[in-house]
Amino acid sequence: MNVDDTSNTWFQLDLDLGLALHDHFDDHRKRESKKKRVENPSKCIKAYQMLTLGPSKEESEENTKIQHSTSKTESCDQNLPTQFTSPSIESSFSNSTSIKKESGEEFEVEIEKVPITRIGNFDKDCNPRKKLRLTKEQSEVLEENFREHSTLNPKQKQALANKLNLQARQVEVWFQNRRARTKLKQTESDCEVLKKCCESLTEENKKLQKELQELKSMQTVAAASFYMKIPAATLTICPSCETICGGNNNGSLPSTTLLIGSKTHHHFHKNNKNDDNYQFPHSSSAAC
DNA sequence: TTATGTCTGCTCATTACTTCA
DNA sequence: GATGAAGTAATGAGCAGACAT
Repeated sequence: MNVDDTSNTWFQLDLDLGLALHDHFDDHRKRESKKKRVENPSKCIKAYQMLTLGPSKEESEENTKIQHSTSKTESCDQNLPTQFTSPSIESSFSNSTSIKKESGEEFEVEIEKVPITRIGNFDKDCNPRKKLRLTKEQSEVLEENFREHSTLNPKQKQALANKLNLQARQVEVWFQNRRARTKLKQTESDCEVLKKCCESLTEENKKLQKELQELKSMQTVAAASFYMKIPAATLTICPSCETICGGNNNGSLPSTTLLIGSKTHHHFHKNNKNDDNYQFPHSSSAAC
């Protein structure tokens, strides 16, 4: 089988899949996959998933032994989109026995025989996909790019994909996931800060409450000692605020002022119950 | 100018798989 | 070897902006 035959095989595979290998994974993906699902649900979903995936580590290691072992594989690469030249994709296909065979004829025939659901990451029981694991080098380059800019324009995406032998879609997904992880970490860190802030405010609130309590008790003591000098008969309890009210009621002193907390509490004592011009500070007419 | 449909790229929630303790 | 947790690649739904008609 020559190079042209191989490319035809791939081309046919592409047509057989009924998918646009370049576009399908990128921006058309949702609409296309929806259309495909409607047209041919099981086939398209499985084909879509298969084509985005690579092998597990074990599979990679195992398949490394046979990668590039034939010129046929290399000739395929020349006719494939960049992403299909990646080791992962290669090894996905090398899961099939056909790749292991030296004969070009066998290669071609076997490839065409491989059921779509078995290419790559679906086993004979049509078990779900396997997941590609990016290499350390790929991750480092992606991280490096992410540090420079957390989003990519299409050109950057494609360039990076080419550089890393990945599909543009994979680069896009990596950036999406990376942004999500960054945001999650930021949220967690914000949450931690808020938590500490809340704790310190609670602590401060406790202190202030305690201080207030102390001030109140001090005030009561001070007031009591003050009223000790006043004949007990002149002391009353304000029914409204329930504090001790003192002073004479002969009108010479307009009121007694008590400090409660930081507020000034004025007690105006009515000189004459018949004095209608007098305004009670408290709503209760019985006040002081 | 406005209304409508399509494309594109994003976020978000979730699933599925891998790795590690 | 089995198992659960954590990490992460991948998927699908939905949204919004740009653009064409």
